[in-house]
Amino acid sequence: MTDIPCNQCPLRALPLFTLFSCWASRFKTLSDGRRQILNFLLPGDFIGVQQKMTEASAHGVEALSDVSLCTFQRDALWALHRAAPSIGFDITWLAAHEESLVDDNLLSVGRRSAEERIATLLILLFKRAAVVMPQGGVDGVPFPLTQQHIADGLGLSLVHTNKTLRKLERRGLHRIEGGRLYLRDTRALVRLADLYGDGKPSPRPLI
Amino acid sequence: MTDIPCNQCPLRALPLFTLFSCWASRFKTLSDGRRQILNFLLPGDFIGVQQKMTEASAHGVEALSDVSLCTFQRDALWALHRAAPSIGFDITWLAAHEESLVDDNLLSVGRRSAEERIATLLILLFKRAAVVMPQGGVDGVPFPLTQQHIADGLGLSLVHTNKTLRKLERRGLHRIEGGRLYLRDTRALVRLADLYGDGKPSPRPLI
DNA sequence: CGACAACTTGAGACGCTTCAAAAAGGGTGG
DNA sequence: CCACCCTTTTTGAAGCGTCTCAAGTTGTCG
Repeated sequence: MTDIPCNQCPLRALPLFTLFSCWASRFKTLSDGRRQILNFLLPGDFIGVQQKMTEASAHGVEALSDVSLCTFQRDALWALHRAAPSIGFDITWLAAHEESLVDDNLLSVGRRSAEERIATLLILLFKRAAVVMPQGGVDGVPFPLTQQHIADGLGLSLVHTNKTLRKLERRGLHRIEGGRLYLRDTRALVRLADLYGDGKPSPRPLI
Repeated sequence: MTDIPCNQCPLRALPLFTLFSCWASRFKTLSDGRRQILNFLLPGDFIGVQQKMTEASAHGVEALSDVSLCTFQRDALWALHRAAPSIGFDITWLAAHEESLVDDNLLSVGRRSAEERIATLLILLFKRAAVVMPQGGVDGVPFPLTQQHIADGLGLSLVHTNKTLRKLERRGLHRIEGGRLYLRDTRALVRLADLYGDGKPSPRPLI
């Protein structure tokens, strides 16, 4: 792991703050070892405002392999907001964006079956990973997650994750091989994930 | 429901942006009606940056009873960041805080049993509700949630929620009556929730 | 070639879900 | 004040999805 001072981070629209050379995950654990991955971070992603980071060791970030990243202090964050409001605005936006990832995952974990959760995760990760790929992922995208990561991300047991993964693979929906993920029947995956059909207006719309 | 222009919102350290006269919830639904409440909003809470609000009706906010609130546009948000960086900073902080609520809930839904989830929710909601109470909730706190709300918040079925709730109540851990929540054996509830014991440092600490 | 991590598979147990239906509240109009 | 309706709560019973336990296989790296 390499730690790069903020002022040296070279990247993208918002170079100052974050990024990896590889994947990582935010997670929480219970005292008996049960572990829940909150969301995955891909190269180029923003590490959320980790204010609660130090509060307890309950909340962590784990690298799935070597990463390089930038960290910043709360004070520095405030200074930045004052000095460069537009970047501060971007940070707010990015924080909100990260939350939306967690929101999506909570919907999965709370209300989708194992098959549906896995289909959802594969599609979403593929999409994110394909963005930085040359041809949009025609020959798959890099996929460094172990089945244990997937299980912890979806609130499933390792065993059941494996069986479900194999079932979908045997049905020809996807393939994971050599550290790469291939979607072979995107339509079926999307159908399983119910990614479009979201709906139902709020009974009492507020906004 | 009353809609108050932002510049008139009277409240707290950060009067401009949010708040209710009552409770509400953020949720998502699947096309077949399955519903997951992401987090609950209590009086005084901030409504997150609802950028994705309009993206699809998949994401909603429901009032549990009449509420009054402030809304703001994305542009207004940007203008605010520029004009008042300190408030912009607070917004970032609040957005991150709301995310931490969702994180906590995701840990519950993904890795806690039904009993543990309910214990966790009761304690956390009680704490939040007690803050604004005169005596810190010695005679309970207002509790407008139905069991369906609790079920949707915890990723459980209504039936199982009811049975678990009754089991805990019969064991003397809590009481819900007349729209109020009373914690009767906080210690036992905390033990169930594993709220302190969080632990386990990251295998590969990043920060 | 030995060691360790990741993956795979089978089998039994249990927690939670679904279905079904009744009881208890809460509000409204006659 | 009662009759009615609709929402919320409660309880029983059966089914199944997921978990745990157990062990074997495959892959990787030194």
